[in-house]
Amino acid sequence: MIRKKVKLAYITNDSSRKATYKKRNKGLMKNMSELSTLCGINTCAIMYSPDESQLEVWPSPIGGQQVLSKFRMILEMEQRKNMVNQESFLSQRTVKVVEQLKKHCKDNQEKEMTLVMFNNICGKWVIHGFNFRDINDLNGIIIIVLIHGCTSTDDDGNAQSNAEDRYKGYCAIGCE
Amino acid sequence: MIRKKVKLAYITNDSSRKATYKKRNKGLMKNMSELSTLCGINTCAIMYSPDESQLEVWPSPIGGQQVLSKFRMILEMEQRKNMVNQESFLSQRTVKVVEQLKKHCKDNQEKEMTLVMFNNICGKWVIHGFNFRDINDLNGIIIIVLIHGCTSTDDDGNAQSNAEDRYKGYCAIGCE
DNA sequence: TCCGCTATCTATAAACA
DNA sequence: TTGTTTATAGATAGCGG
Repeated sequence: MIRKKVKLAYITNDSSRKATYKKRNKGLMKNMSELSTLCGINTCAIMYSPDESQLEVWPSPIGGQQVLSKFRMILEMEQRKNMVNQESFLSQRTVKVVEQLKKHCKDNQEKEMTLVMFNNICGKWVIHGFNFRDINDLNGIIIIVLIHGCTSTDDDGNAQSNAEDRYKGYCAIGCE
Repeated sequence: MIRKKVKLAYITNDSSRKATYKKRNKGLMKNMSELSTLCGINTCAIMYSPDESQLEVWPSPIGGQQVLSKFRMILEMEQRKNMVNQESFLSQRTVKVVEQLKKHCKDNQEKEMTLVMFNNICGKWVIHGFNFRDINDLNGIIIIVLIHGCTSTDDDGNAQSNAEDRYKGYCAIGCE
């Protein structure tokens, strides 16, 4: 039996594409699992298949989630030092929201908290390249905030004065 | 030449483990790439290797980032409806921070913004199982906020009254 | 460390039940 | 559709340079 070499192109036939997806997906998960075991690393795969119409997350598969299922993304990360400033990256409306939040802060502690939270929105890393399939479901901006040292409140639950230092773990993700 | 079957266990020898990592990683990326092409899906891999001491993101590799490189995670997602409430999942200190933020909001618009931002922190989805390797660099909580419809401010940059509706895309990630 | 090499093992395309 | 088989393409462990 002679089997011709696989042509690396989108499989137009629905059933064979799905079959291929299942087979290769299984193989991929196995490979990731083995890589984890052999090399002592953690791996995580995220894939979106229009056919399955749900987002798959490995190692922990999730159920069909209506919002996330429409979420299709290409992740691209780069160091923050490559970004000139917040305005050069975030959309004008994002800046507006941030400015608005600043304006709303009158109280010192509010100011501290909010400024720390949102001024540093571009704190260390910027991840861009998010691509939403259904802009009606998930448009706008994604902000990922890594709150570093969130225990740093005093016994009354008030923020301590050196919060800036403790919140330097921030991370922001923006998308257009 | 007889080659014995690979034992599926952590490779203790440093150089051979690294070699294996490189080879298998390459193969994995190729497989993901082919799966993308053949089945018309988007894939994204995140892996952390202690040896490389940097987080790798495919398809867009990132440079050695000091914070994220120490970040090692296992992702587990589940639908929010499986979570009883915020308190059952988020740590006490998270709740404290959220409460604190609420307390700090006196102004109505502040209240609106902040409540919408943080009250709904467990809005739709909860992702847990994050595992930080270096707790000194990245401990605490991760909150991912999907700001849905962030254009919804009036011409003066003030939040409109029905902000709750427009911010329902929130997503929170918490970890202990 | 980073190539090549290649014997061997694994994944999987195609066909059929 | 799902499962099984089988030939082949492809991946890779171990080694040498």
